[in-house]
Amino acid sequence: MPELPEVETICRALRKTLPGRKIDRIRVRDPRLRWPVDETRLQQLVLGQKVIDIDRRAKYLLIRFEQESRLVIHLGMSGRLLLLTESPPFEKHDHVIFYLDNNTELRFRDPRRFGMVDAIPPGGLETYPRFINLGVEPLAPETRSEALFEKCHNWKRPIKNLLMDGSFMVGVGNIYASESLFYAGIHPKKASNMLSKKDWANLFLSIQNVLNQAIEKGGTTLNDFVDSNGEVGYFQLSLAVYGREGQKCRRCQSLIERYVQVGRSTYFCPGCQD
DNA sequence: CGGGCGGCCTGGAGGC
DNA sequence: TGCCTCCAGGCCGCCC
Repeated sequence: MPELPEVETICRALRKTLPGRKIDRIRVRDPRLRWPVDETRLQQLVLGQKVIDIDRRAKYLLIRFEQESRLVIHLGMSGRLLLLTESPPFEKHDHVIFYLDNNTELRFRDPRRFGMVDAIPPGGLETYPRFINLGVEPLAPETRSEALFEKCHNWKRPIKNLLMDGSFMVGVGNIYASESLFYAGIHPKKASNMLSKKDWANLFLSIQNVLNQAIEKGGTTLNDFVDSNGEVGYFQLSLAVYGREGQKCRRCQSLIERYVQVGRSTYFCPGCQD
């Protein structure tokens, strides 16, 4: 379940490997992802291109090429990227393969096919449909908690809904939403307009801390986040509330509770959050 | 028209 | 053991 920290860690791992490499061949074994893979578009915009750099926007990986076209990859919830020096037999869910000019390959594997692979033409980044409505980046230095407070101080939406709304803020999925709210001592159902400027400062700091700690952990858990099979994967984090229903809160010993909010499991500590 | 929610997809877990 | 149901998740798009 890659959230922002996993994607950021994968981005950093790819940044060490891919720049300078040229895409020699692209093979689409199964185009049926979240959106059908447009192979023609991939071949036109990516084939033969040399990688310059890797960026991240929300949970999208952006591989930028010399001619300013870009490869966009979203891992969905089960997507993985494999950097392979050999070419082991394909597995069932190896959907798209990028062969590089140094006899290595980048494989996109995604059992649940919630991910996506696409290409953006030069100059097309600002108008790319998936990016138009994206909210602020929680880890960008220009993002200020005061601005978040101003934007939603008269909204009645529950704060967890807001945190998970990608048009408000990107990268905070179900797990980190619960975790951040725990550390900020705020109940997931609390209406946004009930959060003071100080609450927002506290919450924003909690979000950043949770994300940054996960990124730090990602950098150390696996060797450069690429394991011996060449797999760029995910890591386990130490979770305070998520998945801990019925267990004791490590801070106040209350029992962690779970309920469904907007169709998603939500965990909180009744002693620490109100 | 903002926002809640269904559906996409598959594997793994749990029940019988 | 095998089958069936449920759940997980990000995100689009439907619809209230």
